[in-house]
Amino acid sequence: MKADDIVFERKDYESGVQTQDGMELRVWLRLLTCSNLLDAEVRTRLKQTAETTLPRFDILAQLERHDGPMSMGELSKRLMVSNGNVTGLVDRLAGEGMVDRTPSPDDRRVQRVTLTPRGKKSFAEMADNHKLWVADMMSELSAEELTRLYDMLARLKKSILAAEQKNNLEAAE
Amino acid sequence: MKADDIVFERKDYESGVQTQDGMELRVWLRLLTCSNLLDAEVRTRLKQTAETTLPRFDILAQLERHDGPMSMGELSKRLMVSNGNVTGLVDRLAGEGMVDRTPSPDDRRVQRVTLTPRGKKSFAEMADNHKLWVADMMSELSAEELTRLYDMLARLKKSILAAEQKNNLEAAE
DNA sequence: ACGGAAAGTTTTAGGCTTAAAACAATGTCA
DNA sequence: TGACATTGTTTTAAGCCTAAAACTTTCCGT
Repeated sequence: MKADDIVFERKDYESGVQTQDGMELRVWLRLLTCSNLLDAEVRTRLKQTAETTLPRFDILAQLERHDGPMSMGELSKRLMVSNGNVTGLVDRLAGEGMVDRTPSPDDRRVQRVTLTPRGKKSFAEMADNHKLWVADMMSELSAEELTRLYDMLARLKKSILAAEQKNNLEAAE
Repeated sequence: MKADDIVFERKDYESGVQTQDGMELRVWLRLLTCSNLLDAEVRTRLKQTAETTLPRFDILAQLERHDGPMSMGELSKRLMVSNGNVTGLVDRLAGEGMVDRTPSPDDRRVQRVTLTPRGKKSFAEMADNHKLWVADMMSELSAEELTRLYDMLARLKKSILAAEQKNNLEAAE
């Protein structure tokens, strides 16, 4: 499902496509390629410009959007990752001085996580850059093309969710 | 950049989109959502039906396609992952009896990795299923829609690669 | 033939991820 | 009030991933 005879510089899942493979498989592989290219580029630039990672950026983004402190559980739910995952990420961000984590006075089980001024400032820069990077990587597409792609992806998303739904029902029988 | 006020069952990066966000960002997030949904579903089913993981499946796929044994380095190049990564994956696959790994008689540095009969059989089943799953998740899209999506993704891929190219040149100055 | 460069692989250190177990604090109900 | 369930979090064990160091073997020029 991946590279074949040629050595590539970056992930390109399409190189292993066989002529008899169905269109669905081709679409999947091309989608995967695009997604990985974008993802890898964002990660690379985040590392180069801000010495940080995408998961940490996501935590900061969530805190920035939220008014007031968030608990570990809230972060976990909003980012849709496990609790243990959030623990580690917040540990590192706290170590870098990007966030504060203090036990809540109301309920000693919960941790109140907040952006520090430094975290706020750092995030603002990253977010601006991030928007530019993404726009840059799509700069060859016209507004009309972007819209068309957006719409097709909506169709795909709907189809995937419908298939999941269907399979979950079947599995529940 | 991710979930906002609602609790979701699965990753849906689009929920945090702001009205002032650009179209590029929206496309990126929707692409990410689709890619993650597909990816997660394939991983889940692979785990349920074959007790295995996507990276291991990828190794088997590569061995299946290749005629004769492959070295660790070849696998690493074709899958575009690090050498150390391949070491671990092949370790586990060998432990499961899916592959054989023996030092090459010609060059004692290189390891010759081959599919065992069991690995071959196991992979064939997985590959068949895999194709069905992907087709199932795209079953709501017509052939014409799939083609349109495929073409738009080609445009996007080209744009991303051009942007990378441009930035690499700038960075080299 | 010998010594250093090159090639193939593994190891190491570190980060991200999950599921499940463990722990701590709170809530509830008889 | 005292047991027990619930809730919020951390820890643990395991897999995946990378970059860089270490190791082994081979290659090559003198």
